[in-house]
Amino acid sequence: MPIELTYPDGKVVQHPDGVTPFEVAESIGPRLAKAAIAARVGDRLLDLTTPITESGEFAVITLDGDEGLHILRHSAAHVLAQAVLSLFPEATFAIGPPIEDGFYYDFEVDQPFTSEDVRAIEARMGEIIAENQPFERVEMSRDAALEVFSDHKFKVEIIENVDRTEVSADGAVTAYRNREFIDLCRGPHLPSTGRIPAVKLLRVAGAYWRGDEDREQLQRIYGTAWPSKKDLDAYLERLEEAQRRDHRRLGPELDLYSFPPELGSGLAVWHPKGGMLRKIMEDHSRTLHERFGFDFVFSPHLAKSDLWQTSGHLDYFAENMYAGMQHGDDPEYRVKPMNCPGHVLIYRSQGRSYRDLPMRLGELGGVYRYEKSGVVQGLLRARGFTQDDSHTFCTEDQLKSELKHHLDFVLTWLQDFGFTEFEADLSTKPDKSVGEAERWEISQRYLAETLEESGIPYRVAEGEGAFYGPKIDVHVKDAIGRRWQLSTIQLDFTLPERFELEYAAPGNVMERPYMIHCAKAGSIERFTGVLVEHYAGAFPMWLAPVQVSIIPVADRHEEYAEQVKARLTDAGLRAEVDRSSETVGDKIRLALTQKHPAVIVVGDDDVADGTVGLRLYGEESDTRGVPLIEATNRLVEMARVPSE
RNA sequence: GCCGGAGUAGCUCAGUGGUAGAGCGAUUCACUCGUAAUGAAUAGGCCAGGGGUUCGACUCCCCUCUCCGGCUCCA
Repeated sequence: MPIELTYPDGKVVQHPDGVTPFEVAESIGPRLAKAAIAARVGDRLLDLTTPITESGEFAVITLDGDEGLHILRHSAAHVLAQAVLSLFPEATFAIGPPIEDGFYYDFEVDQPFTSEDVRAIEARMGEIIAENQPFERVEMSRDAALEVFSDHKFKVEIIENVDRTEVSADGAVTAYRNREFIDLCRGPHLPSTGRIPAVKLLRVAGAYWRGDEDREQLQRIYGTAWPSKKDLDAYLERLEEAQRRDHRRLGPELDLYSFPPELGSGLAVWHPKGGMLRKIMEDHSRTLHERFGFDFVFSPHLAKSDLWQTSGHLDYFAENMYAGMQHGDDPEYRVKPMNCPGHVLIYRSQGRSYRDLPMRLGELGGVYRYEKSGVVQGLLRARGFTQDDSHTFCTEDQLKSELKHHLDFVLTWLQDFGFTEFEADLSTKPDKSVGEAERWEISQRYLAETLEESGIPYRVAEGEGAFYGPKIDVHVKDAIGRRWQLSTIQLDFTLPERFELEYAAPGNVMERPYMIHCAKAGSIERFTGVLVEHYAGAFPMWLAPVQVSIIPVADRHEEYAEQVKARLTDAGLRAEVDRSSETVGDKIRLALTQKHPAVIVVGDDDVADGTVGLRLYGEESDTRGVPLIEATNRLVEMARVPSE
């Protein structure tokens, strides 16, 4: 019986049963057949040599495109494992999937791989690729597979867990063989190893088997593979660009902040320029909170341990809270890891009526969390940080509009800082959680509706919610395409219960309010780190700690330079005069490396005419003889906050 | 916390079981200059910290701290 394939152009063609994708591709065109690495019929991905047995939409897969890259990288992972097993015969191999931008493979070995080992492995991979070994699909019974992989305990474990692994549903196991190497795999693969155009190993790292820290720790080798050498080079260049933007490097370089080891891991000091940047951000945070109807509150850095017991944090996060402290006969105190309980107590300080709601409380709250030593990462993951935190108490009727209000707030905040592309996660009930399932359901539905109506693309992150409620996390895309999780909007029906919060509803019945936790930046520290990397340190005018650098050509122009500075300062700009005895060229260079948005040079002509030479960051040269008033107005205009 | 790598001047990095090095930066002096580096001189080091091995340790071994790449975790 012939099979019918619908081609991408809509044409329906009948082929004899058992035709291979390669033959079909060839019938479309020899060129396409040459580029083809696999095919898709309906939802099924097929090797070029696997007979097609069902009708459906037929598409040829080439190296470019997500499916092609996926197959390329999966094949590269096999070659990696093959190379490792040939050089280290005693190694046991675990799994090796494709990942974003590359692939990895995990191994158990007696000795961790050294960088020389990795070089040797990469060279061996080159040989395997040069030999152009064909990949062959092998089907076998479970028992046969257990026999073939008996030396590899992780493979055995995979085969024994038939349902959720690379094993087909009917009990047969598929594997791919090339030369002496065979690996469990669902496929498809490239036709042969020689079809891998560009591959490179990147690093070795430890990783737990099945991601479980109670299981074996394996050696993971990361690599990357691309359709061409050019693509590979572009990717490596992207990695270097990310490194150049690293906030841990740019921060100290731009004199924003530093991490003195004497202070302790994960703790930063903010230098005057970083302090200014931070002040601007915090001022803007306050401005927006006020605009969106929040009241400001303050809560102390310490609270009795009992409070954290009541809130549930001690039950869920004791390991991440700093140890309790005791003084004399006083009860034990803890440093706060969160601001919520403080705000809850403010709510509870008097009887509340439905007329008081929604009650929105905001605080730039400093918190401390004991992060495990291995996870601290500059400002992105610190042990002491400041949340631009808020808690809104409202009725269930208000939830919908409040959630929208919060999302609007978050987006305004993010847009002000130059982010334009957003994605969201809707995180649902985790395994370790409190509260009735029904409440979770209702809350998740509200959050989903809010996201639907916003039009922001989102995915559901199953089980990723907070222990007290589901949440929306907003991710932004930065200037070089990386995604960062920043803002969070969390729905909470648990703390109100634990603290027995109430309000008098109409008719004087007591009701329990809902609570919305929201952080716009997340943490000021983390947000700063992301901003530094987003802008590569070249902040827009309104954020730049020094907006204008004024350079007198010679000593005799310093007085005029000071007048210019006074003028700019009066107009609300942040300017500084470079009085060093360097050449003009050197001072320009310094201003540019410090990424000041504007440079003003003043010389004889300017003193005589009341003008300045103005050069903006990113411009190749200056504009001479700009009247001071005009320059000032222009700079003031540039320094405006986007949403104001 | 786990697996690996690293720590030499403020920064970027050479160096070796036997007297600690460069460039940039800093300071001082001279230069007074129109858009990415003017010149000279000087200072700057418990070679991350603590133990050991050794006649002798920056170098070899052990512990601690801090950082980097991952894993796990992230209210």
